[in-house]
Amino acid sequence: MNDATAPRPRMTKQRAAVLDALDQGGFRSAQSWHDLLRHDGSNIGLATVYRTLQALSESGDVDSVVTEGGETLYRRCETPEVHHHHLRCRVCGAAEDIDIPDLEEVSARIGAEHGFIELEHVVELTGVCSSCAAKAQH
Amino acid sequence: MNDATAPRPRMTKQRAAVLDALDQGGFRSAQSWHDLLRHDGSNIGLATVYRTLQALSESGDVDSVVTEGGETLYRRCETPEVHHHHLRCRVCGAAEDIDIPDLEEVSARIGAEHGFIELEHVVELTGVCSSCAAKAQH
DNA sequence: GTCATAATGAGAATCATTGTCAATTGCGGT
DNA sequence: ACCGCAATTGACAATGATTCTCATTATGAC
Repeated sequence: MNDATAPRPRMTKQRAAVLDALDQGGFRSAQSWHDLLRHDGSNIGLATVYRTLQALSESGDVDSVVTEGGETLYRRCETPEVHHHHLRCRVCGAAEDIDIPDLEEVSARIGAEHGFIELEHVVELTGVCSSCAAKAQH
Repeated sequence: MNDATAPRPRMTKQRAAVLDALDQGGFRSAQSWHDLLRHDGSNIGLATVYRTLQALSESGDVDSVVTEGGETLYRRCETPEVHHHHLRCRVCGAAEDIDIPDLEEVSARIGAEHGFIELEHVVELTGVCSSCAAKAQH
């Protein structure tokens, strides 16, 4: 590895657009960010969104998680202090921010017990929200 | 939920072969298990391996984890029926079963507070294991 | 043994992601 | 402000993992 060859990213309008879109926060797939950008009037290409998100991920500016379906989700890296989780409806996709008490310290303790350092965790709660549950009553 | 519709899987030679192969232990991708089975003289199809592993995963007989590359790995579960999580090393990929006390009930409570039903959760703990941390000391 | 039907295998189809490559465009040097 | 060239882009082909399709096979109940 050579970090001496510090790659200098050019500030293209596409890169700026991605950074701007990321400000909306939340985890989204590359394809989802791409859709968002197109809706905002950009004509950015899908491959460029992938490349940009990957670059940002490697430089530590965005977090990425892999879902059970094998899809990679990206989100702008927030400050550790405001780390929180999401409760998402599997039917309509609505998501709410939630707080899981003690999770941070519990994960740190578990990691320590197994000799792991630099612990990170991804938690995704999903369910069916009340309105979707009501609609399912046929 | 309805366990009244308990589907009883047929014990085909393919299913038996997969169960037998799983006895070797360790996390492997579906394709890798398939290779293993073919090397053992089986002419089992790839789709069957996928189907069988998924069925076993749903019945709780095998664990599955998704790698950063989006590949799903399967391993026979030592403690079937008990939902648990994994602590995985980001460097070498080694995974261990862990238990996160109260997580089930905490997630159920949070879901209830938001009016969500049929709660499910995905928890992924990652870190750097002790041996990989030692190697990083150059 | 018979039979209904779940399970299988071969390959096509799908989905997310990556690679290709000619055209475009930051941006350092002038 | 202007040049020039390498980094970047976009359209689309290619890839790799997984799922689907459907004709054929074989399990398990009777």
